[in-house]
Amino acid sequence: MPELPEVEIIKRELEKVALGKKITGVTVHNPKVIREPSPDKFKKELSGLTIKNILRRAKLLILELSNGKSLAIHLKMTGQLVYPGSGQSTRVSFHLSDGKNLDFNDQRLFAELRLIDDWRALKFVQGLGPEPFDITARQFKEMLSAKKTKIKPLIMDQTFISGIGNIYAAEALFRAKIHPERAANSLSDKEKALLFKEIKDTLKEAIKHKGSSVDQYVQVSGQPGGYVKFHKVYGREGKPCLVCKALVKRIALGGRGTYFCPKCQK
DNA sequence: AATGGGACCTGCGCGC
DNA sequence: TGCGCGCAGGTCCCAT
Repeated sequence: MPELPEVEIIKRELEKVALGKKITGVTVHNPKVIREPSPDKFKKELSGLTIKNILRRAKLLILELSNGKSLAIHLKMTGQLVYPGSGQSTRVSFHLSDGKNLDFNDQRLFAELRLIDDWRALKFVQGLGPEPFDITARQFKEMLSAKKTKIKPLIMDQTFISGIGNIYAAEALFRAKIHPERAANSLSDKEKALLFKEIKDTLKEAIKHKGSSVDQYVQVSGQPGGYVKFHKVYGREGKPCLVCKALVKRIALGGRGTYFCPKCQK
């Protein structure tokens, strides 16, 4: 599922292949993914616009356009952007001025495309917590001290800190040796600092390896990301912990599958 | 305020 | 074999 690293990779690759190009036309294969305006207006308004800037905020991808509007894309779980288009489950094709298609694919139709005046004004964006790379360890510690929620759902809460999803929450907690059910304010200063470091390191490594292709995520080229083989706990239920050989456990936490080592993570 | 559940969806893997 | 079921999870929404 695309989390911060995967969306960041897509952003960087789109900068290489789509930035500065004109959208000459749009084909809507499934209007459900277009949340605003109406699919008809979406098509008409986008046609003829040039992609001026590409941004990421949390897990949201933003294409700024030559008329001042933005195309905001949230991939949710199974969204893909593929260029040149060739994927399956193509919901919207953007025809570019180079004669090729940038395809938006989404198997499960959860993703959301919005053509809007001001992406920063989106309610979702307004509610986002800070990017992990925009705060200091000190700030992170203070943020945690105010919370007694379980640590894993907390770091996945986009209004608390943004960009971390189920995979990287599990990986960062494992690396910091913190049990996912610990109350946030029960962490020592040392643990808080370590968790903050491991969150950032995990995200950085994932970016370096072009993301985790669990389920549907692929790079813009259609190639899978290479980070799954570095996962230490996610998806490894019943397998030996890579550090202590105890069997990795899976529990449900906040309705999400949560993988951890019962021996390493206290 | 915090927590839990359901809804949105599709496809896959499992058990019977 | 084929079917039904549970599960995958980002976000929103509602209930407690």
